[in-house]
Amino acid sequence: MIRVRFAPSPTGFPHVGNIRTAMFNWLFARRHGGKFIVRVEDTDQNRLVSGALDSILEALAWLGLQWDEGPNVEGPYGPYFQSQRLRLYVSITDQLIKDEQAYYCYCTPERLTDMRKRQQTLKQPTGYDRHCLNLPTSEKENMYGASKQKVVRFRMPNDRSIILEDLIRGKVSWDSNLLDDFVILKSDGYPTYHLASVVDDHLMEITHVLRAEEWLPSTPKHLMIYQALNWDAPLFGHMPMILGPDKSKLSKRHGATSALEYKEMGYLPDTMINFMALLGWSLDDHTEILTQETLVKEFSLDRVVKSAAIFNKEKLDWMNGLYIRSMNLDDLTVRLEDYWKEFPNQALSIPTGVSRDYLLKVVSLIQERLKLLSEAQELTEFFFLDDINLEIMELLQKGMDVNVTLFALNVTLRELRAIDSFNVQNLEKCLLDLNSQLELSRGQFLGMLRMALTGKKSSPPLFATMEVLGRDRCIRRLESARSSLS
RNA sequence: GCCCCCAUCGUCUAGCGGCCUAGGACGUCAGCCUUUCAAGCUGAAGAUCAGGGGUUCGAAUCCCCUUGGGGGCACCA
Repeated sequence: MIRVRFAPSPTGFPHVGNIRTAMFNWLFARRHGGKFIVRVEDTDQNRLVSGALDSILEALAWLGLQWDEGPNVEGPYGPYFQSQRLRLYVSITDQLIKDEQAYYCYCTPERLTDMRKRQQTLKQPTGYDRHCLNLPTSEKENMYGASKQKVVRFRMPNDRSIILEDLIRGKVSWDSNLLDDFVILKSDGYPTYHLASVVDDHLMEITHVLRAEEWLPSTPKHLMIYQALNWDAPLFGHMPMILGPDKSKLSKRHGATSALEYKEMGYLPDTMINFMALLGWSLDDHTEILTQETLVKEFSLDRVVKSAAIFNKEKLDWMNGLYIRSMNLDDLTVRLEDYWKEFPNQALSIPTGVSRDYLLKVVSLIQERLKLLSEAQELTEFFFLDDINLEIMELLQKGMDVNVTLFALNVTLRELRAIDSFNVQNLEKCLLDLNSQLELSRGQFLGMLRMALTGKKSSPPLFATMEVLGRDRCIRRLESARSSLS
């Protein structure tokens, strides 16, 4: 049984890089009928951010990445919060100390900084100098008795070649002499990531650790802990990173980095899944559009690339437009309504009394023009407003003065009042006839009407727009345009 | 400074020794369609496969070096 985990630390928002890693884990689990576990790595009490865990879980839920064990989903390997597993880490640390594979260290932070500074200036590799390992026994007992602040360090064996067969990168190796005695248990009694993740991955019977490349350098430490404990290590795969346009680690200064910001901007979950999957993975040389089901069926680690990828927002936008266009009208309308409910600041205020039928018609007119759900507001406002804001200068088309415009408005009004059924076909016939009689180009005449009716230079096709707006509203707007001219 | 990883069009990528005078997608540009904006369709430009050495009958593909980029070196994860 394959068991993978996503191990977020509740210290911040759900970064898209982390969420993509979660998704790859999820895909891998689903692909092989395994379990996807969420484990909360809350061992840094100083950096806990309230609400962070909720938004991480919300991001997963938004994308449909359900977990089989974890917060709110009890399982046989819990608890799934590291802060509730302290006893485990302490007892394993004791065991390591007894076996002389770990030891107490009483060094002050000041001493450690000085040491590092000295190593830097001497151009030496930085790392702990084993000061406390080499303390005479009597002094150790003194220190211990004095109950000084202490941490526990892992005793890194010398002269070992540490080899990893990475699932994505192949063979990677390190020399243990270059690794120092790192801290495994902090002075507040909490474990560091290195200890906690190893202990939990083992106890939770994780089979594959798929994590970001930034973890690669600490993997030899983890491997050595497994060895010291005589445990089999899981398999590791280090995913390529996601970079900003300047090729540095994607961060806030590159714009949106939280998955939930993308939700608010109006991207669809399907888009995000599809797009993130293509950042570092591909099915073949031509398939770009992949549903979640296809991904689950086709995902494989050997098609994950090694090199980091730059987050290409233009392609994301294109893809979101594609997904929006592929939806059926009812689904899209419901999506928009839900979206507006959740993000009122992106919503247009739809007056009460607007019928569902009217809304559907409006949405059908903008569907293929929509890239983001958030754009709907700007695109459809004029359908719901009583009065539009009209720039008089914009009303006058190239080559049309006030008089010509007024005349055109007047005859149009006359025609519109007379038209028997106010629908696209009739409007088109009637207004195009009128257009040719007026000796104005289509661009001039229809451009003027578009401006008078919508207040915009561009809009959905004019006749369809007019049908939806309805005769009364059209007439009122043309009259209002007329009076603003005279 | 030390360690590790990576390297194909601007970007995401295909390629796993001969199908490559390097394929697809986004973006860009041009044309068509057209009442505007989109969408759609057609086409174009765009990569001496980072550079240099090998190995081989043959290298984008294997090896080495150089260069460049990234990541890591905490009582953070």
